[in-house]
Amino acid sequence: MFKKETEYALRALVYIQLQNSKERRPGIAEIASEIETPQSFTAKILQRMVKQGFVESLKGINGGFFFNPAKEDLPLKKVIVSIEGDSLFSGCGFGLKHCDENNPCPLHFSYAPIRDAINKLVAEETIQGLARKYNADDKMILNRLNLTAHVEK
Amino acid sequence: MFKKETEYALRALVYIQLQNSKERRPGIAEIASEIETPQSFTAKILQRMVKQGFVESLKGINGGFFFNPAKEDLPLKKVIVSIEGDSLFSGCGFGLKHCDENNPCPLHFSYAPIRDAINKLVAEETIQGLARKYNADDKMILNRLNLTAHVEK
DNA sequence: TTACTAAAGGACTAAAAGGTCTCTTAGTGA
DNA sequence: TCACTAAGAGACCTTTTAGTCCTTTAGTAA
Repeated sequence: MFKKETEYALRALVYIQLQNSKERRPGIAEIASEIETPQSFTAKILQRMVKQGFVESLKGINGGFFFNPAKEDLPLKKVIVSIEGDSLFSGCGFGLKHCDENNPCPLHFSYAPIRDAINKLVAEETIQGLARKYNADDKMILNRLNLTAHVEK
Repeated sequence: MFKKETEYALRALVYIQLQNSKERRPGIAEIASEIETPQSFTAKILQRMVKQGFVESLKGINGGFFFNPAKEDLPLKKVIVSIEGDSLFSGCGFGLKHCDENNPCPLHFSYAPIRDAINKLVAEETIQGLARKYNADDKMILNRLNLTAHVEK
């Protein structure tokens, strides 16, 4: 459904928020190892997230990535659109041409509610919201996002 | 949402069925030009569709592509899965790991109904069904699938 | 003020998707 | 049976996505 880059970005950001809520600022090495993604690629992706202003970073010892708590929660959609563009949310899901509300293709009215549901989900759900859901059940963290460190071993 | 290959396959097959219903067997050149796809690539894709047994072909003069009317209608899902695999219908839409009904990730229960809706749509809708919808309004054909030949000009 | 740490930047490589080209195979009709 | 037509096959090229590696920049702390 999404590119690897998008997937890794979402997982990394949720991990960062999760650690922030424990007063930690994780670095690239830790993030990549915990969410099981290639380290250099993850570094590049997080660089982009910082440039977009979605997350912040500090260099040097005790550096790492963190969310500015003064900012609003970050909707998944912002991350997704910054990487993939909004074709998933605007175009016809079946790639037919000249398809919109006024000139619908035969699949349009069947697909529109699906697209709207996807849109609603990613527009309303946030990185911080997902992190809270993980926090609600710490064991869930272990099994779902491969976040195995700092808990058991 | 889908690969170009899938998109072109669906468009080509609908066009073939549409012409079949007019007692015609379109060839590659016509198909590619009508649905506005690259000709060689479309040829390769249709070759694969024939190999899969989804559609049939005849060489030589008066050759072209056609559906065996004795066969059951072809669900979009069969075409999609043959090209993309079933990751869209089975995996977690957000690429999180170890996510299933028993071990849901925090997005699972929000995404599951969306995935099910996509699944239902492509499992129930068929190439022949879409062609019938196009036939129901010939002008729609012109505007939606770029099928401009054999009608006006 | 140097040594260390960690992110930023950018050039590079690998793999997959998207697409082209040319030759071969198989039907059809004079 | 030859000329023509149209699909099949496969090698090849291009672009995008995925990923690596190495150097630079910027903080921190002795």
